[in-house]
Amino acid sequence: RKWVNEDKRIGSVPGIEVGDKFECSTELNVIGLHRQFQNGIDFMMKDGEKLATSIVASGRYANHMISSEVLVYSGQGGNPRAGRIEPKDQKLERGNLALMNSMEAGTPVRVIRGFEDSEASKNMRYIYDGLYDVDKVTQERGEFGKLVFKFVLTRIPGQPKLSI
Amino acid sequence: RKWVNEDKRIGSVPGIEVGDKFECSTELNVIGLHRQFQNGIDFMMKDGEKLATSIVASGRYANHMISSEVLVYSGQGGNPRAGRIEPKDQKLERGNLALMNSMEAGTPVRVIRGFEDSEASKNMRYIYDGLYDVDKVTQERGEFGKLVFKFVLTRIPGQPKLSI
DNA sequence: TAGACGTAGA
DNA sequence: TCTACGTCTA
Repeated sequence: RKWVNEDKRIGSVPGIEVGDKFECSTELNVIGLHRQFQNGIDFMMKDGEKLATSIVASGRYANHMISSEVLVYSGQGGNPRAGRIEPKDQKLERGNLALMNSMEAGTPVRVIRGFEDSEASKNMRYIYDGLYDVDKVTQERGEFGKLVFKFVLTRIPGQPKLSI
Repeated sequence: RKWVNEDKRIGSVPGIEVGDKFECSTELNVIGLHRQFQNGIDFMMKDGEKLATSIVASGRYANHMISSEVLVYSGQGGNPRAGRIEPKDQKLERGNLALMNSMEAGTPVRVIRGFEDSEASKNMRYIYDGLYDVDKVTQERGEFGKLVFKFVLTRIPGQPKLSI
């Protein structure tokens, strides 16, 4: 379903404030915060190269907030889905490449955090955390012994504090 | 996301008429026409056995309208998704079992047809076709050489004609 | 926990 | 065509 035909953009989305909450991932799509359906990393083409626009950290993978300002985000690809696919090394392509380029270009990335909606409801909801810089990328062996990218993102200062 | 807490039911859904159209599969879920997300066969437990409530015929598999009154619907299971899973024989379980039970019990099944929304838009939309009886079940070798159930459903007379 | 006739975007 | 940190129900 085509919702809106707005151009993708880097940085804040007009009308969306830090702390805004969303009931489901479709809302993120409609509003333009994150224009991917089941893809944690959204990106756009800028002057012929991929640049990340937003990421969704649902906590499903080995991502975690080091502090309220630092997020470690695992790259995409190679994950067995529903125990089916053989785990594989992640490659520097698609979203991973986009985040790498964002680091080099110094462009900010919107971070949306997913959280489970209270006790055992299992409903994933989302909250807009704000803009982050990609500060560091490492590659390491993940839980399946395959190479995984770890992107270290730091929250850009001067944004409202996030309270869930 | 929990939408409505209405009981599942067999037969017509109040307020929904033959020919009603829906923009996406989520609408089918909300309205209660088809309470499954990515599952072509919806069913309920009735006196300890599964009974089919609705099916979605999106045309993705080897289903086809023999006439405007007869639908051949392929069972579920065993299909390779995105070329990943090995094809397997379909088993008489879940939705397949439910349809088999519906045939024996003589209970009607709601049929929703999916269609592509005009030229090359690739948006799947849905239309409520009405109530069908499950008249026959056969098992045959499908395109991958594995066993596939074929359910023959006949439109219950007396319903408005469907015009798309 | 694993299933499934979904989706949008590259 | 293929991927993807989804999402539902049983």
